[in-house]
Amino acid sequence: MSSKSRVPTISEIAERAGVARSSVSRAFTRPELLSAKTVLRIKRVAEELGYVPNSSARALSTGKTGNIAFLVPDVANPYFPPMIRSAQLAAENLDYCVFLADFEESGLKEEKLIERFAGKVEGVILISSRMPEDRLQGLVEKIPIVLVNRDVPGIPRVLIDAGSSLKQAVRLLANQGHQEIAYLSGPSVTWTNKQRQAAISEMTNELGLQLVVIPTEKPSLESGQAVVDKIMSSGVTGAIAFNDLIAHGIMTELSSRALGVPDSFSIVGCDNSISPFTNPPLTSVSNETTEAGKIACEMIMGLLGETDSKNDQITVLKTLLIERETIGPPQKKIISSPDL
Amino acid sequence: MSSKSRVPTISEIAERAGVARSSVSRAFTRPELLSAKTVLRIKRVAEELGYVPNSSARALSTGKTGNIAFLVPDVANPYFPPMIRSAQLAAENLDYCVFLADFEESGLKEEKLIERFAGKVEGVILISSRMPEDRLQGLVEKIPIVLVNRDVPGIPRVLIDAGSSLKQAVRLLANQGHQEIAYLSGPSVTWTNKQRQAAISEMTNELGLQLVVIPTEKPSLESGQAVVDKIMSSGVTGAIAFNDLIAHGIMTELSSRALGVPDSFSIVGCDNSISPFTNPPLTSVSNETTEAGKIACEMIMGLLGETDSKNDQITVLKTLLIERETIGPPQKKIISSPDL
DNA sequence: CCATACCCTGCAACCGGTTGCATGTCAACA
DNA sequence: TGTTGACATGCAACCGGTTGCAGGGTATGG
Repeated sequence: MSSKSRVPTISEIAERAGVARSSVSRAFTRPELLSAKTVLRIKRVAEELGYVPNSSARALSTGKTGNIAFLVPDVANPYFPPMIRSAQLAAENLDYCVFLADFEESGLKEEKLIERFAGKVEGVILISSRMPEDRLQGLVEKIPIVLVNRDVPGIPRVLIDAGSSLKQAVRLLANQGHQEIAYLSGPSVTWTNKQRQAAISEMTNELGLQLVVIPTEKPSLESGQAVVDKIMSSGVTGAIAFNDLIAHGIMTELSSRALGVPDSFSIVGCDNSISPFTNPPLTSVSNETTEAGKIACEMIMGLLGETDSKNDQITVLKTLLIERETIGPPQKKIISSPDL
Repeated sequence: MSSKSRVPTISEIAERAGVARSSVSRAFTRPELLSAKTVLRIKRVAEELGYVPNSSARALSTGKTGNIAFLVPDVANPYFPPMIRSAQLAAENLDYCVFLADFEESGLKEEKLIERFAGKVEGVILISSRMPEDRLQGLVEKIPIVLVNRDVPGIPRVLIDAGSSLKQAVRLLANQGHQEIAYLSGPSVTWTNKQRQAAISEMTNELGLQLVVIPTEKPSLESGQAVVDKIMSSGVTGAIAFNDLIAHGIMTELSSRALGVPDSFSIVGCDNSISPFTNPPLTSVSNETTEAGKIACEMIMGLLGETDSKNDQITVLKTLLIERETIGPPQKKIISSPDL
């Protein structure tokens, strides 16, 4: 219905400007091959007629779509948006457009999405991929892939290493006198969770603390709330959560039971996503998700030959423990004497 | 370097299957035109060779890219992700892929992005557009557009009407005895802000309250914190913020000055984005952003003839005031007696 | 003044599908 | 048995750019 004034093609521009189609094409892609005068004339005509190059046609003949795909497990998780944003910005600077898709924490859906995007993009950035390693290995033969927070040999990847910060958090808890702490684990298949759990476990061993691992259903607020009973019955006096959402869910639930943080219970989050917002402000691990997104994008561009970065690269990003107000001495101390 | 096993084309499939290229094409797009036997054979060969139709080529000849663009002012604002997600899901169901871009609250950037996407998508969904009305009017001639939270005649749009809920919030504050309240306004050019401010203003007039409008720099936590001085010096006893982020920034800052909410100050947020997370939980206006995203997507599909929905439609979504714990009686009452 | 080279531009094939039209085949019906 | 038509498939043009190659024009040097 709406008129949708058809955009002109190079042929029409060519005719109006009295040149060959190829000259019009070159005026836009390789103007240095034409005389300045001709370029100017063509561009004037093009402007006048509202010419916009048809990107499908261009993609067809060049084989380059100028698109990449960015797949995340859950767009609504506040951990991801900053990463999405920085990646998109970086892509934009190189004139790339980015498809975004949410694979809903499912490796199967992830794979389906990749398949759907396969013909439309030049490369894919996978965040916290849930796909089995062998599938990833197979995929990488077909299309350039960059992983974030997933460690698969042979595939370029950027890893956010929260390990040292989490160890520091354990130490902090220990210093306050905690003897038994819990780790509220995240999605079990993810590299992120494995890595975080391993770091915490290592440190509790080293310091002689008891560690109880309590799984959560999803890295969400609700799952945090739902797991409080288990925490209470486990007898721990403090906990480190897979992410801020879970940590905050716990805080909320504790608060509704009239249990204060950190007076009754100490808690540490991870990701620094909503931790500045909570009350009291949640001690959490800040990770450079913004940087990660940017780097992932640069890596993909490297693979596509857009930039000169090296290929089978692995970048590890450091994190920082941000101490706020959710760690205190344990409510019921068993052995150690308090530090102050 | 990486082998990137080239995908076969219809020509190769055709040759191997002993049919014409057109038959291969039809086997995938209009199989009912071929005998079942032929279709089967072609599909077998295609499968075998790992054929994937080249979407650029397809887009070129059909004129349909199977893509839409989704533009938001700020991906990292927690208001948008749920909307992004639902829109993307809806698009996916109709085999569309969605580009996401962040125009950073800038109408200029917004326009540039649309231009860039123009050739790659069949339609654009604009969230809280900052573009001047006449530019939008011009644009809509070139490409199907659907607006969310922007009211431009002639362009299909979905509006989230927080008006009645905000009026209810004003009434609530009045009932508690507040005489002077502030509205912390959002981006002044947005429909959302105008509409919210108008509703509040109307109601304060009706109830005979004093309304002070205090602008904020951005709808962010930081801007909320920054504006507390102005609030204090304005003498109001309660405030309604353009969104939860601003409201929470204020709460944080008040808290750091040892001023409790709602004891010292009453506050209402909007969007219900982070309000369940705050402490105390923020009274806020819930709006169906998820629904909005889905509807916007359906509208675009309607414009593209994918579904049978009507065109120049306008959908208004209702909101709900969610009363939590940030409204109380004013600290220093001037006239009215408290209700209880 | 002629030869050489360079610069600019055009020609035409090609990218990989889609689709209107023509052709051929075979069954059904008179 | 001849005619009609439905069905299946092939042919070839087309979508709108890109690009290798060739050719014409002009400037430059001998």
